Amino acid sequence: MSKATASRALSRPELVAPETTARVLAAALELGFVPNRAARELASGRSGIVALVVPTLENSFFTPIIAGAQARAEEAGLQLTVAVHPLASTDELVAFRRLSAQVDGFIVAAPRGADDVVRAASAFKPTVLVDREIDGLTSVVADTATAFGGLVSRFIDEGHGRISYIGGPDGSWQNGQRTLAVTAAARGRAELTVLGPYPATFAAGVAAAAEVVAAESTAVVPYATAIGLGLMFALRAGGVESPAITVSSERMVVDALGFTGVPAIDVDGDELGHVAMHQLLARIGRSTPPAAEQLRMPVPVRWAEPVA
Amino acid sequence: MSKATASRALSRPELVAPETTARVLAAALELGFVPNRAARELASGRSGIVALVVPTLENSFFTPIIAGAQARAEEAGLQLTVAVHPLASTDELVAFRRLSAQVDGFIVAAPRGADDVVRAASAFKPTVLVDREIDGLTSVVADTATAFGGLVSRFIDEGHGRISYIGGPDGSWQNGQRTLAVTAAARGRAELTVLGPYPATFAAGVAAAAEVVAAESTAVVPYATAIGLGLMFALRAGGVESPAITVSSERMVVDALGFTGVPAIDVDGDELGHVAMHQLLARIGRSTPPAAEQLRMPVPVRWAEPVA
DNA sequence: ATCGGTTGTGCAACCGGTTACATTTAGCCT
DNA sequence: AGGCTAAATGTAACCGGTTGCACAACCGAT
Repeated sequence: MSKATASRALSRPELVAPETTARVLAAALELGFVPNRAARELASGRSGIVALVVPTLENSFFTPIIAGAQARAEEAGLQLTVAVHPLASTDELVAFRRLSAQVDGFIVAAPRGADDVVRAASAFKPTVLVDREIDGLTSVVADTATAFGGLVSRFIDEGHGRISYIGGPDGSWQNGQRTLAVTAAARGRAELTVLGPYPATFAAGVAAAAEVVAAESTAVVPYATAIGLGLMFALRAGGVESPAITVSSERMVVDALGFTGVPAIDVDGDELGHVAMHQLLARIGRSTPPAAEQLRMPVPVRWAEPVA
Repeated sequence: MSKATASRALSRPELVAPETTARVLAAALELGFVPNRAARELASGRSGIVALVVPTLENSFFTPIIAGAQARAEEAGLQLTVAVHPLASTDELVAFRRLSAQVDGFIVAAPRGADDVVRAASAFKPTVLVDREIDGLTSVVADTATAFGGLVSRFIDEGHGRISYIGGPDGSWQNGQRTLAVTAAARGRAELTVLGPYPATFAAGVAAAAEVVAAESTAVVPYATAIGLGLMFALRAGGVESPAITVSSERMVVDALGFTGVPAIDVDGDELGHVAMHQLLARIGRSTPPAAEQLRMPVPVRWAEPVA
């Protein structure tokens, strides 16, 4: 048997007689054969590696995304490599370009990268955006905006007339979406104060507390979990009670604080990564990749009785 | 000029005339040349990829390790791929074997994997262990045991006569070390109760609270941050005040709980990953790799006045 | 002027698969 | 039976670098 036949049996069995394929597989198993990825890549032009680009690893928002993407990649027999790049300036494109020569595609989480930088980066290889939408590019985002809007509506339904939204960092796509959503939800029904911009940190929440008190809001919607925690900590320390919500699913922390009555938004990062990888796989190696698609994953809200 | 010369100019410039090297570099820059990793690997046998194996991504203990290793790998021009494997059973060795054919080396974080499984896995390629020691293998660990022992001594110095250690999971190497250390520190000076085993979760801490109360301990040293948080939460809910410590550097959480007086242990995961990668780099591609080395990184303790 | 020793460069094989194309074999139709 | 098509396999070029070896150029020393 020629090595060509063996090669086909392993990578494209539909071209080979079933009986032959079986023999090849048996032999491969017996010899403990592991195909050499380098040789395969060199010949085929496909590396079998996909890169997941995150701006930082310090934010725990990204870890489940990585885990989800990694799981899906492994199913597909691909390797995942994690690259840390904020994608904030054009300078980073050179590193990106180098990386692009090594991988078959990208999943990019660039919550704050400039539109054109991200777009340029995505031109190298098939790319799927996570938690960020840009016209013409495929993306998978958690539809937190709708959830935020819903929270505001709900607060209003419960009688709150003065509500604060603690805004996230400038340039954050999600922050833009959420701001629009909460504004729309409050329009004509309640007085909404948009604070910020604030970074997504505990300290920012503490700092925002004074503004919240000054605004005399009875309900607060913060951009991020950490902000919410800092805010609640500061308010509680000041003896003030106020409903507030937290993003992401760090229930442990929220529960630990004793704020069991706080409505929280659950972003399923694992699924986000999973779906993003799925989308990417559909765009790798296809001669006619499917059209760009913008997916929005619904985000459940864990609502609870307001704090007594 | 032949491609051989160009190749040498790029990868081993000491073999080429400086002037020639300069010309090659200029040309490469102008043409935007990016070497093809696959071809290089195929010819040289080196892949330029190292794998970092973690048991899970859900535990935030590992993220800074990844970040540190990734940063160091990038400096060295290597790519890092993250693989999730508990390394608990021999079955996983087949996946490990496949992976080993694709990479130049491993950094393995296997806090609970069986000794022989980890040892077998490390036989494939140069390997550095993180936060785990096994005889004959190179490792980089945070010396939390010493820190734990120091905490117990300090508690004793402050007059505590009954101390509890809330043990971590069975099979955890670090838990073994810490148990030994706290036991040694207390011997003959105070009554130490070793509780557990408990998983490293918030719920476990809540569950352990009853045991702590029953033991009438005035000071508690929990295996992990999450346990400590759960414990403090439960004790506080029960109206009990007690010193306790937390592992890892999740200051935000600790501060948020208002336990600002709690001594805490700071494991610098970033440095752990950094050093581990450094060790690995020294063992890759060397014809005579340095002898196995077991590094212990000192762990600072943030001590504070006990809670009033 | 000759020779041994460096240093720098070229030649060509090679890494281990993939794949376009050629060839063989089998099956079916008129 | 002859011819045509489809299926299965073989042949060999090729992917893009690396590296052992041969060779040329230049050096100072004899």
